[in-house]
Amino acid sequence: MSAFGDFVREAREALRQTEARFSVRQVAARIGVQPSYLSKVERGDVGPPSEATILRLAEDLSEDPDVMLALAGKVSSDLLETIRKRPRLFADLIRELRDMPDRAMLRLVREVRDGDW
Amino acid sequence: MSAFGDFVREAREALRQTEARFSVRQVAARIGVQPSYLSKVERGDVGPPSEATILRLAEDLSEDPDVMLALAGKVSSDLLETIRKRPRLFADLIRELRDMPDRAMLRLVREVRDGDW
DNA sequence: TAGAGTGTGTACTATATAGTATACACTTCA
DNA sequence: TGAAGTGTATACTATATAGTACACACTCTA
Repeated sequence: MSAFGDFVREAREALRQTEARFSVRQVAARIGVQPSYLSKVERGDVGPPSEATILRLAEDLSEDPDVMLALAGKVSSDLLETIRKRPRLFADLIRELRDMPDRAMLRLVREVRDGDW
Repeated sequence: MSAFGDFVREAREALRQTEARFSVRQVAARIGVQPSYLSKVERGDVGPPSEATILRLAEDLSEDPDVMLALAGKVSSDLLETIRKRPRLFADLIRELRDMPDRAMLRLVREVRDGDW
């Protein structure tokens, strides 16, 4: 039971219902890996791919890259870089937000985006 | 020129001025690594240690663990876990805050901590 | 002046990561 | 009925990570 593998398989199979180009082989060819490897990834036979491969896969399947990275146990490297530039501020903020309900976070995100911060 | 190594060396040497227990050998013994390894880390001869080792080192040198992890190109795994639980919300928020000046972020952190979010 | 403590050079290693390459059995369809 | 396409099993690999183990030369100091 691999959360990432299951997600990929379901997303791909769903697309495959209407478009033949979403076979294991064709997706693998487009994202630049061997079909046997993608097959193993989907069945959780091996760990999730690298960030770069996940991003190509997300693009091909029209899925959210941050969500797919999260399912793979990773966090986008551009976010990591942002955090690393101001570690204390971001560490404090993220720990503060850890137990905050979704709706409050959503409000915060909107306020930051719209407000005159 | 290793940012992490230089930081460790300077912090340790500073402490060593007044306390003999901050030699390479004694610090290495306390944090559970070989002295030759700590020496190489300080001179940037090898990459930075693992998160667990960095945390023990930060503790021993009384330095901020998040800052030391950042210098090592890492982000604390507890923050990663928090982000991975709500990838879209945190990804949006962090990207929104990327170019925000320090003082604004500081204000935001305080407001989140004190306010009725 | 011997012994304890100092930093460091050299050689090696176990485990994880992120895959490749090839071959196989099965299905579809022209 | 044979060619093309499908998913998958098996075996292998290159590179990075995160160190260990040991020996060496130097410096204090009792």
